[in-house]
Amino acid sequence: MASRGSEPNEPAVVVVVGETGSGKSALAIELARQFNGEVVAADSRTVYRGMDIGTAKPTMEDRQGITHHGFDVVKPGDQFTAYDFQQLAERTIAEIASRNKLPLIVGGTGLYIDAFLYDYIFRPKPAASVRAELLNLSVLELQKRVMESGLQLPGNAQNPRHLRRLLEGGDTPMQHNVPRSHTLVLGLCIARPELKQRITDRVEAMFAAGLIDEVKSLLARYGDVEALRAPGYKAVGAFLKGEIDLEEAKRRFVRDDLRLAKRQRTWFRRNPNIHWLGESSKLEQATELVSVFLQRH
RNA sequence: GCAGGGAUAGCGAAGUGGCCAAACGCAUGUGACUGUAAAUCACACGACUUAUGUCUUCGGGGGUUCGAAUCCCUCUCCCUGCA
Repeated sequence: MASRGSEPNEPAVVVVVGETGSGKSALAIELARQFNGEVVAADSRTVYRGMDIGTAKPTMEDRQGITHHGFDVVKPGDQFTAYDFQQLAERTIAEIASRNKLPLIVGGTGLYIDAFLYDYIFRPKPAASVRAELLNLSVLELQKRVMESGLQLPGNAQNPRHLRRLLEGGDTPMQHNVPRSHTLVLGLCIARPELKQRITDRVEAMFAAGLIDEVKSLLARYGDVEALRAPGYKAVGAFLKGEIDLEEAKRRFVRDDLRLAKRQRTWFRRNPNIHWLGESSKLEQATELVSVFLQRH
């Protein structure tokens, strides 16, 4: 197990977090250019191959020659978890640092970020057969199992995922509030009306870039998999099935992205270790913060 | 013009004398979340609020009643059949 915090030779890492559409990727690329860095995406959807347009994965042109990690790691339908991300991040950061470059972790998947930042200790992975069995139980049955096992119902006793996890792993995990040392965490947040505008424009651009074809081929190839349960993919899927028209699909995409942004905001807001960038000249603020940070590490 | 149906909170839609500040769905808001997390789930949602608290609502106005979103009269608007 990787020890943290007290490790003297841990590489310095810059982390950029924020809600979808807040401009994380662009900021990270710019910082990577200025500080000789490489980007590690902490994003539960861009890990999938072929999910490009709908996840707003930066194109080769967008990347401006900056090396990106964490994209296209598995194919839709494969399982990729927070634990997998944690391992990948750890390994990749060491590699980047060994090349004397600055690792920049960028993403909106709060669980991934925290797994890295707070060195989450995950419970032992259960056998596949156990997981498969639990998958078929209703919430009521899951609750019954939990109580029969002498466990306490979780705060969200109606959430099948939390119930399953409890049954798979046993005790509640330990809390970690001490972040990894040598780490600077930058947060991006924009006013809601502006975010709505940006997301609306982005959705429009995605359709123009061929989102429908992308979804069509992904569905044909992988079927209705978990990975495709994301705002744009779900909406376009419904459109392709003829359930809704194009306008409705766009509307839902925007709506679900905004809801996602809200959840991301809620997640990150409780993190006291984030340096939130103010309204204007975000790049300048970020540059300044990173410069100071690097001088000390 | 005659006959009939309808107007309910942001929208849709229940409710046909007291248990109604008013079901339910959508939209929205807030939050939880250590192994699929762009997921999953909880709560709030007339106003004021600490409230099992007060106040103002069910198109407008006027009645009946101890009590009305619910009954009666009337006005306004909408839909349908006949003219």
